Amino acid sequence: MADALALIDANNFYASCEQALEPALLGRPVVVLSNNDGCVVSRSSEARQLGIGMGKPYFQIAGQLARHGVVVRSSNYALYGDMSQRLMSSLEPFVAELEVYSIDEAFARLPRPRHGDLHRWAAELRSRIRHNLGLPIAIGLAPSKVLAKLANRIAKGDQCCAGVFDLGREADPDPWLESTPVEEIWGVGRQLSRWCRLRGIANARQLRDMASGELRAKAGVVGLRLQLELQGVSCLPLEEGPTAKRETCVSRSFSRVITDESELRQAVASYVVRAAEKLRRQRQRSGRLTVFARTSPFSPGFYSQAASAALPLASNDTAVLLQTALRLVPAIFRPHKRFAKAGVLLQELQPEQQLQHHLLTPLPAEQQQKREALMQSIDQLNRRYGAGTVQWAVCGLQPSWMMRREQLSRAATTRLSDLPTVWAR
DNA sequence: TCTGGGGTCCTAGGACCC
DNA sequence: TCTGGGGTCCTAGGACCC
Repeated sequence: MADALALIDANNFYASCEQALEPALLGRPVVVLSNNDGCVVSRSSEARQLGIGMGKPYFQIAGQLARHGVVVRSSNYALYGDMSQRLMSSLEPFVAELEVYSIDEAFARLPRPRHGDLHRWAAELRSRIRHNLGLPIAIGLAPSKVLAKLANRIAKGDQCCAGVFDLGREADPDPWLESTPVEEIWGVGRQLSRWCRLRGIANARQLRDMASGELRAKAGVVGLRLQLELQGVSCLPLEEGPTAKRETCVSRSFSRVITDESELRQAVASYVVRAAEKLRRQRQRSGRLTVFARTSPFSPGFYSQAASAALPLASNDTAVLLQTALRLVPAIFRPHKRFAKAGVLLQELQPEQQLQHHLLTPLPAEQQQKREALMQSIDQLNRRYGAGTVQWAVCGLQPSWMMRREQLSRAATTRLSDLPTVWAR
């Protein structure tokens, strides 16, 4: 029998992590906020039932949350990242191939047993993850990725499914496809769903059966692949192992507006430092660097500007990248503009070991090695003693525009001093 | 007053060439 | 003054994802 594709994900991942860490929150409405405590990015099912919308700005609903006694947390990426790694490594022994798709979900390939039924496998996996990590997961099974996503959605929504739904075992999948609104299909965004609705295509079954020529004219080969996947023809491959990134970006909104060029320089410098660390961890160098800044899109007179420069020699040396980036700052800064966000993009990434040396001015090998050793030492110190142990002076000390995280939970799984205490009697 | 961050893929169209 | 056809490469921006 053919293999099955599974989409396995954690329910309300960030909120569930907070509950796993602090069991007293179980059964209570919990929301997690984005950076700067900006918007709601995760809700426990209790919070969802109260009608708290996803993506809602916190300042607009703070009163409503307080009235309902909702527990509010700032996002704690150290915690979620670590829980994610534990989740993924727990899945591995259960499947033949695993593609980690995002922080809280993975596609997997597994052989179907002779009798075809995977419910026992799924039930065991769910109880193992619940027991070891305290996380609830849902599992969708189907012959293609798009259908596995769709099955996963049914597994979560339908009370009868107990977190597992196998579309591959349904004699007639059509009613399930018909109950899936076109907007809910993975790969259908705002534009495409509006176009579909205008043509009377309201659900997944209708999209699957529509004239493919028409779809191709609108959505190109992406649309055709989507349609084939809905027909159960797998054309999106499972991608194992992290594929090399093509670009890396670090950007943040400020906790308050910036109007001063020196502060914008500090912000850009801090993001470059972070981006360079990422690059070294990925064992890559960058050949082009872009810096950008913008005012708030919610205020009149929106302004957004980017500037980019090629590096003479691809690099992941923080000092080299800082020099290039800071030279670009005057090109994006404008006096009297109220900057709300800035960022840096590292592009034209290439593997570290394939360094193309400059023909005319090669850096002496000895000097090159010294620089690399320096970067390594800085990274090690910051990993061991915590981020910011070794800093770059251009970033400023304790700048006041830095992220706001007023309701942060502890780094209970990644920092010794934050370990939870258990009292035994 | 306060509205997230980090990615990928694809296409259209301009620049340039013979 | 007339000014085709076909190709490549690059970039910006759209669309989508979690």
